[in-house]
Amino acid sequence: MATILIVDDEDDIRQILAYNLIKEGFTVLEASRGVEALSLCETHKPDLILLDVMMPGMDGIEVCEAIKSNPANNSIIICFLTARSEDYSQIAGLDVGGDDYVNKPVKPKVLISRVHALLRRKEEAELVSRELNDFTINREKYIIEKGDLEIRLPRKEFELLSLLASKPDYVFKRESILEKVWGTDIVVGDRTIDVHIRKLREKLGGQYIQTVKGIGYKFTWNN
Amino acid sequence: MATILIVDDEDDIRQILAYNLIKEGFTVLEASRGVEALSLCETHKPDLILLDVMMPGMDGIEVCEAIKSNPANNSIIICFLTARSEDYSQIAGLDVGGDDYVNKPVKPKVLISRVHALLRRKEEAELVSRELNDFTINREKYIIEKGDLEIRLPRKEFELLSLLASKPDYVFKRESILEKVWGTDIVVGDRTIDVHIRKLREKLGGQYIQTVKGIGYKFTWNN
DNA sequence: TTTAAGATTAATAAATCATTAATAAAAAAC
DNA sequence: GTTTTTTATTAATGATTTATTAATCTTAAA
Repeated sequence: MATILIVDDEDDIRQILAYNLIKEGFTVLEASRGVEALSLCETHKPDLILLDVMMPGMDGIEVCEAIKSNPANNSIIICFLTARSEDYSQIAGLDVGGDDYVNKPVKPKVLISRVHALLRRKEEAELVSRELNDFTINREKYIIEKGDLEIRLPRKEFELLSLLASKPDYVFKRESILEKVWGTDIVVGDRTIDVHIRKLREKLGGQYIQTVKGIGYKFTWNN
Repeated sequence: MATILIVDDEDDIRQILAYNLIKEGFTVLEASRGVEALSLCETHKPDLILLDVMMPGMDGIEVCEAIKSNPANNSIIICFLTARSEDYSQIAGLDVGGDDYVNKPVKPKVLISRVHALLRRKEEAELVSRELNDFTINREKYIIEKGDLEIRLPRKEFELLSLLASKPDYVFKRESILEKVWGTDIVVGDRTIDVHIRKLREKLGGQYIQTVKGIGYKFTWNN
């Protein structure tokens, strides 16, 4: 079962969270300070951190940055805890490498399901990258590695595939694709997308890219 | 604009809350008793309930449980009003399906912003996916998830189902359906709706969509 | 400057979706 | 119980969206 680190300066909040997570079968670590969190993080490698944003001393955002600065901690999920009164602007935390946030006070049920969802997402992501039959997208080399094969894609095709594959199963609207791959100022016809999609399908084989008529396209690993 | 139900046994508190919410443009309902609240809830389907915890007769917690026991009320937000910030009542309230709480006396500005935040959060969540009893409408993936099954729907069918499911048990008039799914300017015959309804029933199975003759259709789980 | 790969478009084909029309069934009204 | 109104159903038609192909335009490299 997963290990979860709770970081909050308020004892009772930590206790409530810990109680519910332990009841659910998780292993729980607790820290009341940022520095404490950092050291626990290095020694215990938790799977997920529930991280309060407003704390005396090092705040949550800083802790997150510190953790994420070590590439070894890349796979640790960070979920911010924010007080409801705080504005959404506070959630710059997600820009800093956080994966999600929940508002305090949080219902136990919500917390549990959120934690499960995050861990599941992590698991899926790891599964996908490990899958041998499928391919990996190498953003640095601009190529697709499929088994021993290296498929070299032209820039637009590569970017299109990158976009779609960045959120598997998520449907990208045509406008959104145009905006993100071509940019807002450049105007190209709708057929342009189709043609690139076609070429990708040709090169990748299989049913990776699915069309959702009237909306756009999505990338999927299934099938 | 949203409808808000205020439940409190003290007349003056209800009045103050109502005054401020009405000034803000909300539609306001009032109840001084738990049972009264329950019946108003069934008849008017408010978007949000401000629910006093300490009331003679049925207390807030019980009212909340009663309301949430009907899955059709799943999407109603419940915000508890507590006399003091007593920890136990806070946790108990949220455990029971409440979404938030405010301490009395509450400043109008705080109340208003809290209400807006809660409604916004609800809206955002619903924009992405709506979880119903045994299936989820996932707007990101543009699919209906029913157990392990994924049902793909054409656009109009998807929008129609989304609309109906947005207010379970609420009867949508045919004109209203036309307006919201097809738009005001587009004119289609009445049979068009029937055909789409038929296709949805075919694909969903069960008795999810019921016709209310002479009026329109509603989405429901019962039966 | 030439050339080739890539990007875009245009035109047509194919597929899917939406709508209608006609008839049947059901419910409500008389 | 018959008539009228409303909804269901089905199949056919119409419209829209996407796929495909080939041709043209760009761009960057040789």
